[in-house]
Amino acid sequence: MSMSSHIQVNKSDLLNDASVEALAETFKALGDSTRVRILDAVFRAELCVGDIADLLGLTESAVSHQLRVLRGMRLVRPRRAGQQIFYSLDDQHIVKLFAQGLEHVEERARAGRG
Amino acid sequence: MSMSSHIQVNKSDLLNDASVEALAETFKALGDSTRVRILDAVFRAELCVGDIADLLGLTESAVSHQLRVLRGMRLVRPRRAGQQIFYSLDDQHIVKLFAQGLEHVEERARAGRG
DNA sequence: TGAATATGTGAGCTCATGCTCATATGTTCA
DNA sequence: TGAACATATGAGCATGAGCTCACATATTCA
Repeated sequence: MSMSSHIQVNKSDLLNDASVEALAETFKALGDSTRVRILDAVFRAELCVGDIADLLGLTESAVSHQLRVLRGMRLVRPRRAGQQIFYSLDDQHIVKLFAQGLEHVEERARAGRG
Repeated sequence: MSMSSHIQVNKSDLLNDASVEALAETFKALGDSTRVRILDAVFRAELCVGDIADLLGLTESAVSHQLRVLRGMRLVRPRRAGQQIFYSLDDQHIVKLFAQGLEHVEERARAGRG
């Protein structure tokens, strides 16, 4: 048990619980390599479930399950066209999130070498 | 099994495996409410383990375990000062990631109501 | 309408993850 | 050095998450 206490931050300064949860949920949705691949794919072009599955070498069921997660977090948006449903990124924030994430990854790689 | 194939994206266009994994790992580290809270706290001020635990109402062990994850992803940086170890955000990308994440969350909340 | 196609979903299995508890490591100071 | 304090770590447990498989739903078109 620590007895230190240099507390210069008050609990009321912190993010509220709802924002913390929402933020964590969003990042959690992005925190899986299959979902990252799907998002990367639909960023390049609007794609239907079967095409995503083919492109990434996954079953359509697996893709559908993951798209459900991504839809739930409004990271992708579906558009029905006949029997098929085409998916695209829901908004541009995701692109920026990805870009920021990649910047961190590259920064990390540099620091790792340096 | 889908027979569609409107494939307008080639596998070689996609992010390479290493980047996908690194990106997913980074987001995964951000995808937990405890770690979000810790990052939010050390963003406000450089804090030692005991203070983080007090501030967030967690055991020091739990905090230490999570800091290990965050250190591993270079999201926080330790600085020893006597018996204590103070943590701060490792770089500014994390701040931007958080900001982008919050923007998405707010966008999502708006869309949810609208 | 009914067969064919495309996607969605639930159950169940396996593996990952976050916590607690006990203990180890590291640092200060008498 | 050794006691006290601060942090780290490993084992073990309970829960969560992603996949497969079977099946349900939805759309087209002959």
